[in-house]
Amino acid sequence: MHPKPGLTCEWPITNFFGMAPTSTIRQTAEQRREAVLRAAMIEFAQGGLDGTSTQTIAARAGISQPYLFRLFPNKKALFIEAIQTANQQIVAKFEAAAGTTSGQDALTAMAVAYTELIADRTFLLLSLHGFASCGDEEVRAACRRCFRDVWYTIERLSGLDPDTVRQFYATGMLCNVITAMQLDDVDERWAKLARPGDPRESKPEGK
Amino acid sequence: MHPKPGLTCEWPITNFFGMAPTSTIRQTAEQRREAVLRAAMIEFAQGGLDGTSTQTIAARAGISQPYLFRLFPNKKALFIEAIQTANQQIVAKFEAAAGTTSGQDALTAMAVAYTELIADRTFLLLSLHGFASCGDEEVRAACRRCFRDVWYTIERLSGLDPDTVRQFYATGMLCNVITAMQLDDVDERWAKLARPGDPRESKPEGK
DNA sequence: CTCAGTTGTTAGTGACCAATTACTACTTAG
DNA sequence: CTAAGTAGTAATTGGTCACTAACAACTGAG
Repeated sequence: MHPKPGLTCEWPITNFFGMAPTSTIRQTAEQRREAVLRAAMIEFAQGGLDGTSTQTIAARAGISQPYLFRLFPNKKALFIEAIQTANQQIVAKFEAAAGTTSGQDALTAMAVAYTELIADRTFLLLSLHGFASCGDEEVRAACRRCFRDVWYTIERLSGLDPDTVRQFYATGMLCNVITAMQLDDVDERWAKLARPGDPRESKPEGK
Repeated sequence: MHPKPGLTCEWPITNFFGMAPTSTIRQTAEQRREAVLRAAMIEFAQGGLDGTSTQTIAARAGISQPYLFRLFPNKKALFIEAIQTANQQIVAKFEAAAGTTSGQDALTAMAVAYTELIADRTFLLLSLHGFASCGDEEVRAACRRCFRDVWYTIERLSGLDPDTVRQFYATGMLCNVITAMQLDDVDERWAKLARPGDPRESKPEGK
């Protein structure tokens, strides 16, 4: 059942519960927490909050399902931490990409960074599932914080006006759904047109 | 339990199963189907595919949960039909709004129509949940069809170039997440800036 | 009136799932 | 060596959920 062998040892020594003993390889709770968080990001990105079981996440992280609840208070808290972590990485990537540039140059650099994020899919799908689960109050609050942080990051790094920032953000949201629908696998006219072109050869304003 | 009384009658006549007899008010299966579809659109818009139970939908539609499965083969099929129906209504609203106009006028008319759709929330959230559930193959196929139909509708009605259509669509996606996060309840600078202004007083290109 | 078709229900099934309990195995400080 | 603390698991629990089975009430044609 466990997808990550080598963690539980093979010899079937039976103890009180008749269970196989754990391997001698132990990690700190902090290491496990990070492993669970990584696993959660991948799994939640695919199935969302309600469509992903804690068992699935625990299995990917290589721990038992109950231990997950020692590391995180509940499933929703893990979900929220996952989307926040993903968001922080997006912000960090934007800052690294923009560097010391500003204005349209910074915007283009961030657009390039975003297309690199798309390659992973995890980040975009995760934020999409965050928005979709905004029916929940705590998730909604977290999504608002994430949105705000990204907004101010774009604004601060580029120094451009709200209309431009909004348009940039909107394009990002379009990228989200294009990624979700896997439109790069669709070889039809509308699908190709919907995908934004390479940001490095785009025109700043209008045609 | 049933939120819609009046459908089951009160007198406790016990039959074979000890069940209360049904009311004399009967509807055609087609009427029930439409009621279920309406209920499904509302509930799925809030909770999404995995976050909504068939019991919840059936209760809103005023029928028993098992009867739902006589009207629809399974939950996913109902979900797909819900998002497709919502999409058709969006397309229809665009066509009605554009009327005989074209170009930027048509685009503005559709933008106004879209802001009216936002008032309901159901349509936007439903399409958002559709995208979020694109991990499923059938849902993904349905979302692609919906996206394509809307794309071609915008293109056909406006007659404008792909870049403009894409930007229009992207703004729509931004509206989706703004709606999901209920940003109109947030009285902060970033939240106000993120919301697109009234489309009737917008500038076609650039500043 | 009768019977076939339609509308609708209650009851149940098997699977799954988040979270808890109760325990075991390992590690380290004194 | 020992005791306290930490890492980890198996078993269970109470609940929900999608879907099925079995059955009954209503309706309309002949």
